Amino acid sequence: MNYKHLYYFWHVAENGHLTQTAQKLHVSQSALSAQIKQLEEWLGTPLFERAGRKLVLTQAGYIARQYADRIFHEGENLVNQLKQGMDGSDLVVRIGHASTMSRNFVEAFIHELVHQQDVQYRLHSMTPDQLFNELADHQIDIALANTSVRGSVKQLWQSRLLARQPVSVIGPPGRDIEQLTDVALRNNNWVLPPENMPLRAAFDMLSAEYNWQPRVLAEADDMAMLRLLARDTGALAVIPDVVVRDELTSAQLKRYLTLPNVFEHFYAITLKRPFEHPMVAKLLQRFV
Amino acid sequence: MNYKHLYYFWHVAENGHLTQTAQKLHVSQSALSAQIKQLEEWLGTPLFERAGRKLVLTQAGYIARQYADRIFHEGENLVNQLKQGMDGSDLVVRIGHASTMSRNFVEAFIHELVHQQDVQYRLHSMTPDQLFNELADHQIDIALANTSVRGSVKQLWQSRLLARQPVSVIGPPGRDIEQLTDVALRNNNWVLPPENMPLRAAFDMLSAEYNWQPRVLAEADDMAMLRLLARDTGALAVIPDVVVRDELTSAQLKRYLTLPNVFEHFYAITLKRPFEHPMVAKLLQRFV
DNA sequence: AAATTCATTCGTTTTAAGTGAACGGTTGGT
DNA sequence: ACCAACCGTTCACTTAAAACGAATGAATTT
Repeated sequence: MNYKHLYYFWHVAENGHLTQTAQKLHVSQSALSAQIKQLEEWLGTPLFERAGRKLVLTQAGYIARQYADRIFHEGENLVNQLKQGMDGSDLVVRIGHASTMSRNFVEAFIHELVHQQDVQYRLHSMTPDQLFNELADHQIDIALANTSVRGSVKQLWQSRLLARQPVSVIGPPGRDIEQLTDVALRNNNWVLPPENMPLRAAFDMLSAEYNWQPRVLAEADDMAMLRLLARDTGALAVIPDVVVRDELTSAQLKRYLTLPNVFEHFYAITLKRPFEHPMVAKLLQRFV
Repeated sequence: MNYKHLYYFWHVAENGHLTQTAQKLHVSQSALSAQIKQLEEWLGTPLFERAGRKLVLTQAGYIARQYADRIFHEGENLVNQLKQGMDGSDLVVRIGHASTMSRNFVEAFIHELVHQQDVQYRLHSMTPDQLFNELADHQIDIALANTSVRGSVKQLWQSRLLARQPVSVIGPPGRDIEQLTDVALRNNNWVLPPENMPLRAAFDMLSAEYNWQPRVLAEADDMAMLRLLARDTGALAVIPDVVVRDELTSAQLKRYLTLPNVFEHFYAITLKRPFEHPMVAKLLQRFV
């Protein structure tokens, strides 16, 4: 995959004209044309339809542009973050959180940092394993996770329960579902939180464990929206029970399974240090 | 930003050893070393710390790797999706909606997507500011809001009026209310939108006309919240009908008066692009 | 202390990207 | 309807970037 080609394609898809784009990028038309053609050859699919002297995005082109949007947006963020402000004048709080965790919860947790002067915080998303590794390596000051500390060297770490919440598979009544192994699970559409959300990650792990993939009808990060989708699409949904409490009470929806081991336990884990990080201490004092 | 450099860096950061990575990527050590050095120069910050003959990620390097992870995963997904034929792949529509908006309306808007084959949609709830930011950043394809575009850079955005929903005085059944002059209006608690909303202004003008002031029990700008308050407080509420559609149908709530010439406006806002998203176009063509 | 491992540096070669002029179909104006 | 302007593609060629391999030197290992 040649990202230079993709970059060119992205710009052309952005403003529609090849010549204009060439000027903006300070390259010749011919170069652009050639590079995009190479990308198309490599992908094995045309990205533009040559309708007369106009370029029209193909279906593949639309998809490619969506990916390119995300890719180059990330790239811009990267340089923005690194090109400025790597100097350590501020107090830096480095927070690691399990990638399976609720961002909302993390945000609520760090909320008071937002209005703190002279404090920089860095959030790192990672697996539970990494979390412990980086804690041990002093790469992060505090870890937010949905699993507690297990194992032998417990005395090295300090773990605090911050909050908890249950999550279920919920859908219209009358489905033949009693276990995670039931075939009915596979034959359903699903309404899920997006992939950057904890519930989804947990659910994906479960379905992967039983060797199948959900047929995703819709994704939404908003709980009120999830509630409506669960109610009206006839699909199965993965949501915390409390979100559809009314529908469960009125039997509009039914809770089929409460996901095992997906209790949303939220822990804060720190390394036992002789001198604790001042901001970390402040963050945790609410939860003593 | 040279993505080839970043790609090399990513692989080296992945397994730690430069030589091994060089073999895996079928390039020489020297090439790798040079390319990474160029990346560091361009970013203005070292990504690796040369501790002896070991490479250790710096803080900047750690951040860079997280971005690289996302970037190249997206890239892999892109080729996976495009290389194996276009037939099975879903087209993704990313929809942002103001968190204060009626979920029923949003759902009605996307309703035909639900039964569309090969289309996935993602719904994101956010503030109006975020809405415009994410549009500008290509994070979403279309924004649904109850305010239009104002300000200078109007030509970048395309705003469409989707609907004008009537606004009513709605409350529990059994009240003796038929006109705006009825005394019963005065003797009730009220649930209202906040004063910065047009609905509220319109309502305030009406009540002022008849020389009384509502006894305000609660104010909320979020339609989902207003809906709950209207349903559960026993107060009268000023809300668009669509918000409590279900409760009106089930006679849990009753519409007493429809405010004359007062409407809640729903807009769809898109970025002006030369190539429009095909599903977005389809969604909007009903509202031309 | 010698051997080994591993990243860096340097001069050279190879490959990829870029250029500009020519080509040919499309569009829009009078 | 015709011609000029427009615009993307193609081709032969130039330039710049990336890759190579041997040499270097510092850090482990034995």
